[in-house]
Amino acid sequence: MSKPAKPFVPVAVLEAVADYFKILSETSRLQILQSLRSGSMNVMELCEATGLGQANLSKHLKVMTQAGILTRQARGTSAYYNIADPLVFEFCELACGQIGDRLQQQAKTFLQAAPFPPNDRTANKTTQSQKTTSQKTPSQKTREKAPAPTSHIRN
Amino acid sequence: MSKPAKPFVPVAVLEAVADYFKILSETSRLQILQSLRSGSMNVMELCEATGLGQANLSKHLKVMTQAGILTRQARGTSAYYNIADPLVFEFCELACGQIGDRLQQQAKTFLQAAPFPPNDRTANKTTQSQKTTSQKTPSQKTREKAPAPTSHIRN
DNA sequence: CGATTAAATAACTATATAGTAGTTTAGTTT
DNA sequence: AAACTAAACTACTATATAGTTATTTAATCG
Repeated sequence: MSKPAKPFVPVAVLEAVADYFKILSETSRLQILQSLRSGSMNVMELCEATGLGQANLSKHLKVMTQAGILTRQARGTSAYYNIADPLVFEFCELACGQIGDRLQQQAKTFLQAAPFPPNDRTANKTTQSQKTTSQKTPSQKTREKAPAPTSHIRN
Repeated sequence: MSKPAKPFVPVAVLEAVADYFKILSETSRLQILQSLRSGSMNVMELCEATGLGQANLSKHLKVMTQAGILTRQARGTSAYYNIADPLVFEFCELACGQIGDRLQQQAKTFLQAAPFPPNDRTANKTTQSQKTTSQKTPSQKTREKAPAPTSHIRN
């Protein structure tokens, strides 16, 4: 393999970006962020909210604080953590939207490929869940309201 | 540790979001995305552009394709890959901006904590890099134009 | 100062995965 | 059909790190 062509952006920058996303690529950390969304919490409170162990929490909190995503404030024997980088919620919201869109597309693909005609399947489902005698209109409404994953920024 | 409080968002959703960020949390993958930004490329071309090995590339490309971020099109013996999810560039741009802001803040912290007065240090640096006789105006300009990492979406 | 509690840290294990070398598969040409 | 090349896949290693147990540190109170 020859040397890479001149990169558009220094690899060091890409590394920093990758590091940023790495921090967000853990469910536990997203749970922490979700819990802190509504306001400052200490470690014990975060333990209860997330179900994570204290030592594990401390570890994650340290990483996130050093990365500048959280701030820490010691008060007595407690340490309170707060969101320092609200951009993370925007990231999660965008990602949720994208994943939802993709699931919708996949659902559509499966419905079209199903051995039953889409209308038969959809109507069957709609009739059960909505208990309406109308088969055409509800089936269209159900399609439009296909559930995208709700963003975790909403309490 | 007691059971977690009712989460705001199902853990399954957070897991999907974490998976999405995990894909972006690798420098190699960001290099691939950067290369594909300007248009479709086959694997050999991506090898040259990124300096990554062919087998490694294939692996990453498969993951990203299955995740819906890339599309693959076989043409003859070649496989061409294309960006399917342009949102990734928005993510990277936002992350770059955030990292840049943070670096600026850190720089400011260091400059204020330095044993030398900030103006003396900045003026010294500016004189060397810009070779102007003016010491006040350039120093302020340099401050305002402190380099944020450029986003990799710009060619 | 000793006791208590919250939080951080150290040491360890299990798991995931990037990267590599080797091999197989797929498509094309002669 | 054989030869060639691009790309995918397999098997392996090295590395990073989440999660856990145990311990230490920090703050407070009696």
